Amino acid sequence: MGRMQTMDALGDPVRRRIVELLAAGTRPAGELARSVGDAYGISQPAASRHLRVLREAGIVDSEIDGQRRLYSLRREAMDDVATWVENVRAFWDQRLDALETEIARGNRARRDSRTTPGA
Amino acid sequence: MGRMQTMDALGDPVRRRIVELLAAGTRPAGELARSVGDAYGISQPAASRHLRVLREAGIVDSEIDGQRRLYSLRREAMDDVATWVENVRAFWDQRLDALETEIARGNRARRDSRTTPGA
DNA sequence: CAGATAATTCACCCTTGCGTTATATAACAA
DNA sequence: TTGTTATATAACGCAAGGGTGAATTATCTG
Repeated sequence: MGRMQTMDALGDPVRRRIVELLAAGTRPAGELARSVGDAYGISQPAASRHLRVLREAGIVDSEIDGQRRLYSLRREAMDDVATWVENVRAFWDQRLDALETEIARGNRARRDSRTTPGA
Repeated sequence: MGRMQTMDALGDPVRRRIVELLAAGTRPAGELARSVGDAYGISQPAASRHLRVLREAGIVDSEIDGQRRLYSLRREAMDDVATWVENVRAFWDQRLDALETEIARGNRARRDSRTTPGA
């Protein structure tokens, strides 16, 4: 079901926070590091490492801009997650539908057996 | 942004597989353990541990049925993930919209400065 | 060139997470 | 009761992940 190193990488609150920040637009690494640094009490190198993981998972892109790195969200990454969830949901709903028809069938059967001079 | 121990727990391929299996309907622990055991080469206790994590994250429910445990997917868990993704996407799209109007504004300004006897 | 700034990488520590085997608990079957 | 099946828990080892400070690379500034 899809390319899921995406969800592997998103199984970390710091990285999810970075994604949330990037949802608002492209940001330099330093700003991201400060944000999550403040929020989670981690150092700048730690944040940089998280950025690397996100990069390698194809969740973000980075672009050089002078002496800084601009990070941006890759839309497709979010699509991956959405697709996975939608598939799970679809299966689940289909199961529920099947259950309903099953129940309906059961009701019909029960009704019939009552109406029919069987018992 | 929401209750996200959900995504923490889903940052593991075995657990995602279990969720996928449960999407098709309620299943006893043993069957799940066999499935992911075969697929990932892990033991029954290992699978049981994964089920525990999913349970504690509120992703699955378990119900006793004689000597077995029936596991089922909690729909709301999938909603959590979907909501998170949708929020990120919404922010992102909104940013794109803003960018577009910005570009439009820029074009207008450029056009005007050409038309206007300014330079 | 000599700083200063931005970011990454390195070397290392330490905790957490996942795996294993062995054991416990509980329900069913004989 | 004894045995078997289903599942969970315990105890423990090991690898991975995430954190840190120090060092490296690269760009900008005076």
